[in-house]
Amino acid sequence: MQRELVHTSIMSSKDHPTADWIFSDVKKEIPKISFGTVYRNLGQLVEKGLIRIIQLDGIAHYDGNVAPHNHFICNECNSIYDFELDNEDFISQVEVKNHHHVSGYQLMLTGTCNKCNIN
Amino acid sequence: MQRELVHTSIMSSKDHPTADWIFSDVKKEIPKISFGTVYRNLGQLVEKGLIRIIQLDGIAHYDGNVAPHNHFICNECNSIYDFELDNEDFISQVEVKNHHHVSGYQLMLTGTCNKCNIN
DNA sequence: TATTAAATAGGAATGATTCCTATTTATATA
DNA sequence: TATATAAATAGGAATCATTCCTATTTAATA
Ligand SMILES: [Mn+2]
Ligand SMILES: [Mn+2]
Ligand SMILES: [Zn+2]
Ligand SMILES: [Zn+2]
Repeated sequence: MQRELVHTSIMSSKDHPTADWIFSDVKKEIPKISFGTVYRNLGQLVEKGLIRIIQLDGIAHYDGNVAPHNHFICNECNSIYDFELDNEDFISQVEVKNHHHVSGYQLMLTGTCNKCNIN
Repeated sequence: MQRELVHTSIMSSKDHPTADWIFSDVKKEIPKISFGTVYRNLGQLVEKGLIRIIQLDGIAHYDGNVAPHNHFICNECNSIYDFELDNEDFISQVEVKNHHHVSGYQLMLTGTCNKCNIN
């Protein structure tokens, strides 16, 4: 069952890896794994809610942290950082003002990360 | 200069169109326009800051509204709605707590839009 | 008008992702 | 255990949005 390995690969990376990265990583353990298998298992893990997918510039990154949280992308090193917000009252703002029903959200901040702005 | 037409197509659509939609739309005026031309001009318009690009599920949508605003995507009809927030204090929250420098953000809410939830 | 630069059409190339299929492996059942 | 059934897999072909390339056309400039 290589789905386990795909899953643990994501969990251990702690870094929102791409399918390509995961493929290379799992390949170390199982040299004859194929891309088809990686993508199929990624899809199943997403379905089961064990991981979530983050589209970024048209390529998919995977996140083992399924708890609601947000992402900060550094313009310089392209790292993806997690962060959380104290309040999520912007949701109720939108529900009240626009009359949409909000079931989820994705907030992506960009800028310069704390590693890169030590100039 | 077909860049004008590509631009006005986006502006008139008011609906965050894809490259494919824009291609079809401009084709009505200039039947022999090519995809290469559409993409090249879209890239130039983005560079000039006249439009902005919104990646959604791996395909690019274009937005003629370059003023900072956010997007709500309906899970049912897949429409993309604009909305604005009163305060953007979540930016300072992140700057204070995570010590990143924020230069931009993209908030995407999903749910059921006010058209679709009239049940 | 002659030169140079920008724009274009058309299609090939790319790259991530999905799809397909024959084969292998696990699971259930008699 | 032997057999039937279902799930998983490798490998590669197909897809599809986007980018790249090139010869040709059009605009701008001296
Ligand atoms: Mn994350
Ligand atoms: Mn918009
Ligand atoms: Zn950085
Ligand atoms: Zn809707």
